Amino acid sequence: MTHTTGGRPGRRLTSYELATWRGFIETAEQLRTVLGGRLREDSGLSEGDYGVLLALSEAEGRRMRSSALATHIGWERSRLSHHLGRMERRGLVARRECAEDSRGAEILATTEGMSAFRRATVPHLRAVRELFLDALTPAQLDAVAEIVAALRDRLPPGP
Amino acid sequence: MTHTTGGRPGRRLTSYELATWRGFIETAEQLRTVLGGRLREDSGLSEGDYGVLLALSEAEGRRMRSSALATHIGWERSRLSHHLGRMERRGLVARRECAEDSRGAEILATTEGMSAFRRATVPHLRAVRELFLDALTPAQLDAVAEIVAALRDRLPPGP
DNA sequence: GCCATGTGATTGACACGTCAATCATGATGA
DNA sequence: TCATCATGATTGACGTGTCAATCACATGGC
Repeated sequence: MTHTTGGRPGRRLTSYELATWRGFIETAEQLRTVLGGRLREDSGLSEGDYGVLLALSEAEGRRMRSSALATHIGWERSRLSHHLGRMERRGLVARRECAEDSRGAEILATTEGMSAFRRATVPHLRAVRELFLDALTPAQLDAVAEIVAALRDRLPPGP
Repeated sequence: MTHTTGGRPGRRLTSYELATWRGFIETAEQLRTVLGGRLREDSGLSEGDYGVLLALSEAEGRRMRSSALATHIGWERSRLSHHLGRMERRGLVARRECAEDSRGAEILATTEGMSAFRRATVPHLRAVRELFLDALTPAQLDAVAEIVAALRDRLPPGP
């Protein structure tokens, strides 16, 4: 069942290797797109919105320092800042000055933001089950976990 | 080694399932980002540019109908149109009117475009080997191929 | 106290992607 | 022929993401 001819470090890629790579990256991208579309239909939230609101919903008092939020969801700060601007315009989050450090900002989810998040979460998790978990056998799911761990080891540390 | 408790259709996601899902989607995203950054450094091309030039480089006479190109690389037409506009401005491709159908456009890679593509290709494939293929055992690579096939079966057909 | 330096966060410019609308041309049928 | 509809492609508006620059405030050394 193994199509590779063993380790081939530094060699030209076989078409099998190339196709597997492309398949991996394209399938992940398509999954993101489809899930994102459903999320949008169900709740009007984007994947980014969902991630931000998820983090805030799990935080003490539904509020978090902007930098902590960025670290928590693994985003660059400028990305978060732009995104929060858009979410604020839509009334999903609010910014407050930070008491301890006047440079800082506290982000908090609005009632409307939490409501949209709750509306999103069940269908979103259902879609993850349907398109990802249900497509895989338990052994394949374990394989995904292993593979992800192996790939992460080679990846340079995040921002 | 199996962490799931067997098929759990319709149930709430376990934290293992959720973490595996998140790991999958985030790792793929990070791989794209890192590969994209290297590509940019090595050649000044984005991943999109690379895909377009790859398709053109393999086409008869380095030219292709816009719609054929879109289908070939799996992009929506408007996306391709915008992207070609940016590439044309940078001198990487050129648009010509199509002889057989005056509605159509022929896209062709310029000398400069092909030169950038050649500059990009070796380091790009090397990076794919380094960050993806070399990180996985042959059995894991086969597992990726299987998993990708299983996921694709559940995915709605493309644009 | 004051300045240099670091840190939290925002901004502007620009590339990328999607959606809906548009436009021109080809094909079809009364 | 001409009205209609389909098709190839582009456009505009807008959300998203990155990079480099900026701004305000904190902090530590003198």
